[in-house]
Amino acid sequence: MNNNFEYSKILNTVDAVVFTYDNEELKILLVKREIEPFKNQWALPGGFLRDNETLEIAIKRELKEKANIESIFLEQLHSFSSINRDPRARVITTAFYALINNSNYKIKADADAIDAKWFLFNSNFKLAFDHNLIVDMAIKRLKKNLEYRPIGFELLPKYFTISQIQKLYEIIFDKEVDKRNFRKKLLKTELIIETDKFDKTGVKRPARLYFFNEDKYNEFKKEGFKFKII
Amino acid sequence: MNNNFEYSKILNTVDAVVFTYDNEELKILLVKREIEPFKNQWALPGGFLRDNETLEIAIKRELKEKANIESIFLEQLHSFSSINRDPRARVITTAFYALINNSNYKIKADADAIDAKWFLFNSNFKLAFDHNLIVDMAIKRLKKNLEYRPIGFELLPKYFTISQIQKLYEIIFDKEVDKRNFRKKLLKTELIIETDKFDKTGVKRPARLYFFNEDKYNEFKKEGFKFKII
DNA sequence: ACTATATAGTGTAATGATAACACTATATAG
DNA sequence: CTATATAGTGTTATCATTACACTATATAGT
Repeated sequence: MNNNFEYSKILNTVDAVVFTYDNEELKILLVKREIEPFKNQWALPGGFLRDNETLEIAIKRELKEKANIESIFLEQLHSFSSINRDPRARVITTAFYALINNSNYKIKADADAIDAKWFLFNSNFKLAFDHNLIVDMAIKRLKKNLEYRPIGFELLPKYFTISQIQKLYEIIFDKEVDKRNFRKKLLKTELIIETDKFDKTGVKRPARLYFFNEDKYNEFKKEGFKFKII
Repeated sequence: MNNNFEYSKILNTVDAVVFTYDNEELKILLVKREIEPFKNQWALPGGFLRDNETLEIAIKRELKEKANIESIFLEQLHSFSSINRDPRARVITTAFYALINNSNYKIKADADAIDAKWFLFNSNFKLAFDHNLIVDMAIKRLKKNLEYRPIGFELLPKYFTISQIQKLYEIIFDKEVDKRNFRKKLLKTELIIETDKFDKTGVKRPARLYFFNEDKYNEFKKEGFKFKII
């Protein structure tokens, strides 16, 4: 047992799998590493935990620094601790998964990241460290969560059409859904509220805009989400 | 950022919330601390991560050392990182939750733990560190998981009666379930296999013994558990 | 102005799942 | 041999899910 309360050889980092939905595509935020190891390779945004930070605060700071991202849906995913996952030292990373509702954040580079970009979630990117493993687990978790929790709204803009959210589910679950049944089910939950505005960006008949019913969401949170969205 | 690849002031531990089901009661394994801090208080079994161990290997070692527990159902729960959760130093713990199928393991004490005992899961124990927080999260996770995953069998002996498993669910979800409907639903999943043996320990009519259908379980794992047990 | 077109939006019937409900069967204890 | 506690069983009503095809409407092109 480690009884040395001064120092440890084990270092702690945080990393995040940040999803967004843009242009009818599910995307993941990656940053290009500017330093060794894995210099110039793409990796998840993240970095070392500081002495005075919780894991949650650290990942928020990293996302702010690396991608100018603030106030997003963020949950712990898993802590990865394989012995040799970092060639420099013994490093344990706690991975988060995050959802943001558009890709309009001004992604900026910092010391570590010379570049940050959105990648299609199912592209064959080969990432630094064990980050492919982390992404795989995040996608699994996202799917599992979306089935029973109405967190899909986190990925959508404030006002959205029913077609948009249906498309989002179809992409993530990789299956087509009946339009009438999806609408019925979604409207019955009362999780979305109708507006009298319409989305006129489409080329044909404009679709009605809705927004997310947070009160209803909080009710469901208490009851434990006894419904299935898809 | 921490660029010192020699040492960190942040230490890593692992802790486990081990559940079992015994005598129609859901119980949690706790150990009494033999050393400061929180000497003589009850705490979750766990300890420091060693340099050459993953988190998973460390918690298995700790459970073996502290409670002579091996080969159980074990999943990561969450990493807890509040700054002052350990008065000695900055310590991050990765908590696991575990299920074992009886309480007959010979619990033994080691250097850290002078005593280890099973406590009713809903008793008002006041634990060392932030371990009450960890237990609360584990119970929530257990409930959420039991709803959609047939992990309840991990808590039962190899051969069990349908009444036993029903009782288990009733205790964990704290609600009564219709006997006929529960049986129908459970048998339809084909997750249990009938034997021609009967449980004669009861005082009245013996109940048929069943065992868990692992093949079916593995099938479901692939498909993603599209059913609800309770 | 009219037409073509792409997408929005709507209802009903069949099927399957869940929930509600009460009695019989049987081994043991006395 | 009787009383008793627990095991074990089916049917109906309700609710949820699925399958399925047409009308509505704003825009673009003529």
